[in-house]
Amino acid sequence: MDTQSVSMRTKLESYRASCGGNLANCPVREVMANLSGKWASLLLLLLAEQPLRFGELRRLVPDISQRMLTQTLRDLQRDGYVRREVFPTTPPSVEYSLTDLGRSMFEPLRGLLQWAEGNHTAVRTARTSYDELVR
Amino acid sequence: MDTQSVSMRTKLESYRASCGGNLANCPVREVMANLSGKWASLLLLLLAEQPLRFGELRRLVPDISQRMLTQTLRDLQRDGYVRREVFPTTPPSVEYSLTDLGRSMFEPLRGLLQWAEGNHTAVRTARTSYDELVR
DNA sequence: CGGTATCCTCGAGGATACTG
DNA sequence: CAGTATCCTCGAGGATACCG
Repeated sequence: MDTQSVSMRTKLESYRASCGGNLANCPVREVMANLSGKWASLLLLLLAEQPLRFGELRRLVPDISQRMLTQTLRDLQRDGYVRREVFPTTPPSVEYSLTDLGRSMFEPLRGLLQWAEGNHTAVRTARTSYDELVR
Repeated sequence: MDTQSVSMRTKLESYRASCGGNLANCPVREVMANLSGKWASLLLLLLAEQPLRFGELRRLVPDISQRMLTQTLRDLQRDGYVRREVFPTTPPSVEYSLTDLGRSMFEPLRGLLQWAEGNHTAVRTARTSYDELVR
């Protein structure tokens, strides 16, 4: 076994250790669950760019329902990624922005999004070639 | 605007450009969708450690149903992340392993998983403190 | 061993209407 | 403007049984 596979194994065993030996009921899975929704990563991406108001987010993501925008933002706020600030204007305006925790988490998430941005054609290609084989 | 925010804005505008101007129907979202399932990232994590057979994965992830294991593996294979090899033993054995594309994608994904591993307590804390406020 | 096939549940997510 | 409240749909995911 070379040094590379040793270091990889080490990392993963530490991850498995954090799951209490078995992978069911793992805290990492709990965290990932809330980032795995249809809208979470997209909203985080936009908020990483700049703070945005509710209506601005709505316009930027035209196909999100008002209900899911509210709910996803609330979940992100609950997990500590997003801060919600109400300004007593008339009518009231509400601004959403990333917290420090959110910014910290978005760093690796951005890496994944950038991979997706750079490699989605390869994925598409694999997908169609697989579909042709199975037909 | 300092140089940092300039570089950030640049990256994000390139992402938005890859979505054809609007964020609906975005290829990045399409890629992310398949990584966002309940089991995908966990299986990728295990396969990044070493190739594994169907039954081994089942034992490692005790709470996955046979149906979802089959289906998630097929989806990952379809997107080009996972290779499936059948060995003509009796009874037949099937080994799953990461492709080059899968390994490439798992690099940033590992970053996110490691963040989750290192910060799940902070998330938990945020969650309970939020729940106490709302009650 | 490594799957399909079937049936079922439940919750994510959508549509629409209403409100402080 | 920024939400709730309601109702509804649909598909992810589970349980069980069968199969090459």
